[in-house]
Amino acid sequence: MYFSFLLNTALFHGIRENELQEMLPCLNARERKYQKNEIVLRAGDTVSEIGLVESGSVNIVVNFYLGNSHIFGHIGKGDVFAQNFAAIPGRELNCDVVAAEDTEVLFIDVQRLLSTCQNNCSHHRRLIHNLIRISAEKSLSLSNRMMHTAPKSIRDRLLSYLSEQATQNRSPRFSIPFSRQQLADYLGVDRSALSNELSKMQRDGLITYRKNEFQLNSITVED
Amino acid sequence: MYFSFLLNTALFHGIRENELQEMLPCLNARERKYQKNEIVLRAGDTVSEIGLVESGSVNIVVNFYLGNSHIFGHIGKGDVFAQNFAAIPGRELNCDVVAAEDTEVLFIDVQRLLSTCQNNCSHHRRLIHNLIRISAEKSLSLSNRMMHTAPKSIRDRLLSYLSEQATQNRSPRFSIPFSRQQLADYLGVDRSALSNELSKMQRDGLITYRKNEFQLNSITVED
DNA sequence: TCTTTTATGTTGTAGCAACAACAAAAGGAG
DNA sequence: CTCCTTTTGTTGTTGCTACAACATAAAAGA
Repeated sequence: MYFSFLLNTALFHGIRENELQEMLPCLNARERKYQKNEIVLRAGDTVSEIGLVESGSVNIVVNFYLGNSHIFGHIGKGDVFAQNFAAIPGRELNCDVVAAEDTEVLFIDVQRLLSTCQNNCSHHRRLIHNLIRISAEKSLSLSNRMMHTAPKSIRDRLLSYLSEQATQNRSPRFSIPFSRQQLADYLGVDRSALSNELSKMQRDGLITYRKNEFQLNSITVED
Repeated sequence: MYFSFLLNTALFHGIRENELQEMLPCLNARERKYQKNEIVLRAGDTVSEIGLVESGSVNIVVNFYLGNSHIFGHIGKGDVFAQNFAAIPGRELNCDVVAAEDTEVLFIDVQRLLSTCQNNCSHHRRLIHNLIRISAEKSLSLSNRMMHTAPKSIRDRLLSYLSEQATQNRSPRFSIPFSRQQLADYLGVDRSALSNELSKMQRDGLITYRKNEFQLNSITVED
């Protein structure tokens, strides 16, 4: 186990090293290694542990009716997965979790995490706080993406996304953390069609952009 | 306050009446009435309380760049809202919450809810459990909807949704809880186009349906 | 019962997005 | 610097969807 690494994850944020050492056994924490493409969790499984990626990364893969599958999410180092399923005893996963590369996962028993231990320890409370915050943030980024994919046209999706970025940056000028392909995937549209639409929008004077630097023009972003 | 009603909500599930009575002041619970169309929470606000709808209902409304707005969600009696924002201190709402009808809301301080009180009471733990479970369930239904709206064609969205229903019911025959219009909204497509596609799919032998009773045909739903 | 309203199905059209195929630009490696 | 790879932009074409307008069916009210 990489104590110093764990201390910097969102889940263990604010915990001290000596606390962590006594917590891990109390949480029934166990570690497991997976090779690339190995299945970590399978659709239909029920889980009682959340997974924390210690090294490598995993993909969330949904399987469609006809053998088709689709990478629905990517969980990187330090991030957690399966927390929603673990929080609902008996709930079956509707997707696979697959190691995207050689990966080490730390599994933590949720019931242990949620039950404050005998000595009502403050770091336990901290852990619960952290988990709730992580869940809330994940949930909000899901909502955000849903908002941006709700419009039917590429232009409206882009405007929805770019407006949000402007609002977050409190400025009509900002840079985005996505490549064109990633942005297209995020908005659920074709990459070339996206590039095309960006060009048109610039021609129409709506936006100005160069690489990943964007500026919203005619639209006033009030605070 | 309607104690007997509150005891049956997901948030207070498993709490006893006498416990509830002593908890509410401890949670800084406050009640407020809203008239239809009155704004409960405004985009840009930060909140430290979650809202529980005691009567009536509220809409989650997102505002687009050009005065356009869109009802993004509906929170009915007994359900909670704003829990994700309340869980992240300082996080600004990106949507309005508007009373869809005359509505009473109970606001509950999240920090109070998360901090176990002096007398490490078991019902407090229960409350935290409940909140986490509610959040997890909301998050999962969001994910589900995202999965169903990911395919580009109406047919594939329908197949994604109907397969999930079949899996959930552990049977290729099931009934759905949506009207055509609601299903179209849920899948983010036009209602008439949806009806049309359903007809075609029945003609193609993929499904059989009558009103809200559906049956998946050629696709074997293994368990 | 008949009437009115609401829900659902049908059809045609116009527009937009996916797709494919390619061009151009930008990095990276040697 | 040159070659190679990756990223981004451009341009048709095809097909699907939104939209409108209407038909039919079901439900609700009088």
